[in-house]
Amino acid sequence: MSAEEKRRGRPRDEQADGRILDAALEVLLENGYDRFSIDTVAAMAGVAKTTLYRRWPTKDHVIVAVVAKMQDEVPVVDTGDLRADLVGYLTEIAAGLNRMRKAARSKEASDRSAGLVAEIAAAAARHPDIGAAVGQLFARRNTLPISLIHRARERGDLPQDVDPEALFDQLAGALYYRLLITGNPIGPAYVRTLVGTALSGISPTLPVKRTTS
Amino acid sequence: MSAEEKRRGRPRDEQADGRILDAALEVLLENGYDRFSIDTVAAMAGVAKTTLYRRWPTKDHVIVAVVAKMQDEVPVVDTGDLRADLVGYLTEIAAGLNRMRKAARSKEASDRSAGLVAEIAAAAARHPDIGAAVGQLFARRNTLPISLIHRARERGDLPQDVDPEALFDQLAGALYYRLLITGNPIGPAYVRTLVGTALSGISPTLPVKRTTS
Amino acid sequence: MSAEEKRRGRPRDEQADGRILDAALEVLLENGYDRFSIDTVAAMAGVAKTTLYRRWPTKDHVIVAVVAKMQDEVPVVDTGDLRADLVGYLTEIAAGLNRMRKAARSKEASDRSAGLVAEIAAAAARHPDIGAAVGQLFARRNTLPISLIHRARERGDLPQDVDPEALFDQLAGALYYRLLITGNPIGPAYVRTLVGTALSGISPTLPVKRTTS
Amino acid sequence: MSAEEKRRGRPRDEQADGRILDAALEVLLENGYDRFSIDTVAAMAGVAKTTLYRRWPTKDHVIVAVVAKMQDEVPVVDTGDLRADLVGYLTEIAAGLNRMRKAARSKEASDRSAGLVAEIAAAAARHPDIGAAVGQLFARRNTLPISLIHRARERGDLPQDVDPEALFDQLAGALYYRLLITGNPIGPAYVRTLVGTALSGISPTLPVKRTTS
DNA sequence: CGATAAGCGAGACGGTACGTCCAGTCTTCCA
DNA sequence: TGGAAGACTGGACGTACCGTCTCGCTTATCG
Repeated sequence: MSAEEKRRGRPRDEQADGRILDAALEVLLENGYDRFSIDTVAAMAGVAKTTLYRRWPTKDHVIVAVVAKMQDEVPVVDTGDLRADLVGYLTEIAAGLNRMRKAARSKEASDRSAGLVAEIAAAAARHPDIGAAVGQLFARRNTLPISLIHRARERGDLPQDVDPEALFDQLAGALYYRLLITGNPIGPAYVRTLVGTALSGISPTLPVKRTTS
Repeated sequence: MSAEEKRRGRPRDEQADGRILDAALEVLLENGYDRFSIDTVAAMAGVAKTTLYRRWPTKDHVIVAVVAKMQDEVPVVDTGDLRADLVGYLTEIAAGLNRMRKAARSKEASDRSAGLVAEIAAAAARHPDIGAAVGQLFARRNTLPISLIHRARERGDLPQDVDPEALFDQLAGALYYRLLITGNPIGPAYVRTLVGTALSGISPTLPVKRTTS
Repeated sequence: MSAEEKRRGRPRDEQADGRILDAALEVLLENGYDRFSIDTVAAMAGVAKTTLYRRWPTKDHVIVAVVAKMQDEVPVVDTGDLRADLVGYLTEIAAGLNRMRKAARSKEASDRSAGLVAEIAAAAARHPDIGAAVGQLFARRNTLPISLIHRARERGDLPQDVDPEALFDQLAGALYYRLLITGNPIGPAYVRTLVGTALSGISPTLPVKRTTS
Repeated sequence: MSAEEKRRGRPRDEQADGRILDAALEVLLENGYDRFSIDTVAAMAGVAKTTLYRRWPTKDHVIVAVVAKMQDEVPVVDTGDLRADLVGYLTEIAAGLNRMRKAARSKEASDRSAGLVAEIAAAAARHPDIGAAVGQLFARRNTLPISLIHRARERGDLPQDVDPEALFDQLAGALYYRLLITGNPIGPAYVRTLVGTALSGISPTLPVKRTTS
């Protein structure tokens, strides 16, 4: 009845997981995705390759695990000012992405690239399970901001024909599009422009305006 | 005056380029990105590996070349109905992306993934020159639809505070975001919702509607 | 006390060595030194190239290993008749060398050449370790015949100012010189002449002669 | 009628031969046999590869040509003292060989090796024509010292059962044997021991001769 | 307490591709 | 016809990883 089956044999070294992921993260930050090899990670973690493969079936899985752990919670605040809240949230995201760029290749290509994200996407493409995991990861992550938009619409700050999820896709997507595809920078100015454009004419610029109307 | 430098030595076999890219495309469609090997391509093209490497320094470069060639022109029509035009354009893009999914891994992962696009992004991250090339490729490709938005704004169909490029990023980005990150489908319904949300309240739904009201 | 180190990790497949060297020998005899490729050998031995390279760091090392294994023991008999014993020993050596000629290139150049021996010498020149190994190999091989000469001198059959090692160098060297440099044949007649010249006036031709005088 | 056919078209650049061989020699001395590539030589000689191949059909042929040119004449003096004359001659040869060791690999292996000689031998084994050429080269080179021995025998300084050619093979062979096979050094001391052993008991040491006469 | 089971470190193994190197040949234009 | 330049075929090289395997050893629970 209990979900806890009695395990026989030597129990897994629980610390190993941590050491492996730590080492993997370090290698990732140091060497970038290429030059990231399982052998290196295992050696650096002081762990046998078998131990590593017992936990994650594939190099790709390890990477995704690292990134998932690295995913810091992005705080969502609901001040009632949708515009400001979105700018704040997206700014955090952009900062996170720009931080990841560093992981790509230390010096050379760090600027024009987002190696890790791309590799994650590629991994998601290669392995259905990773795809599902990544999908859920982002679904969870996006729940809060999407509900933020939901509430704004219910509040009447957005027209009814606005689809909250689609709106969020637009905002987040624009960032990723620039990161992965066009390589254009995603600085604070761009984030403001982006939100401004997305909410143009459908959301009050300032709470002041509301009182005016 | 002539930009033509005096060529010395045996000229390159210009047909080879074509044969190589054709072979590469075939391998890509057949086997997907993994299982895409330079040796195979060279053999299939009836070309020595050195010949291939004389033209493209890296497997990644070959792939990008293939995809660049594969990039069919997406037609942009300006009927004056921005909403309809954008829906049309994005539908084509979505179709193209869905077509690429097939290239990922034939059977296994074709559905949940956009391997090729992700790999291109990864390649762009790995090699600065590829990053630049991809960036330019998309910049060129996006010129027309962006200017479409520009004209709509000049026509007064869009508020002045709309940034055409940002608006385009939102639309295209949403598609790529779903393709690469969340894995959500990008069907015709989604495209309509997307454009509807993006233009909500800032663009007339149809010229007809205006006369009706 | 025990020379046996603790072995860790998966032990080497000891049979692999044999299979590799067998395959290598076969390729060598079949195709000669050129057209001897590591890939072929590995494939023929049913072994991954990495396995092969784990044991021998270089194509040259593999070849030397093959030849070393191929080195059949040349028997040395000490009948008390130095002249006859040397003729016998050198005849065996000459036969062995002539056998190796075959390994050079089957048809074309087999006759005029001792490809393999030359390649070994070249390999010894390229890699210091191979040089050392070959040196030791021959040192070991030559111990017996040299001590044969030693004993003859102690017996009084040779003057004291004869250096056994130098004498051996002369005899063996003459064979290799003809094989490698001048290309002159080394048949039984030559061997007799050679020993005759080397021992001329310093060693009794036949035990009969001694009784005569 | 005349053996001189009228040549048509552009005459060969006669200086090219020299420049090529000079460059080849330099590369050989600088880089050793490995790292000696036709492309390098051609580039260094300021000559097209075609030009080079019009003169020598093979890399091996070029090398042999270089060495043949490098072969300085070794003077043979006949003072009537065979022992001294042979020591002198062999000393020169040994010096030449030791000089060649340098050509092998600058620093690393120069000491323990005679790359060039071995490569020549290998080349002779690979190409029958090179074999013949090398054979003749050495035959010519060895004529004088062999006739030196001949004269000594006619003079009565050597027994009749000494084969001059075989005796020479012994002496020269010993040097090459050490150079190529055992790797033992061939210094002046060895040369004296060698000649002493070869002539032991069959040739007067010289002071003896004086008293006899 | 010994048997059984699993985890672990170490490292060999099969397999696959990579990108490089070089020999020799071929093609073009120029002298 | 020769030469310079350089592209081309063909073949091998040695390397790098991945993911699996095989040892001997350690650590747990079960009977």
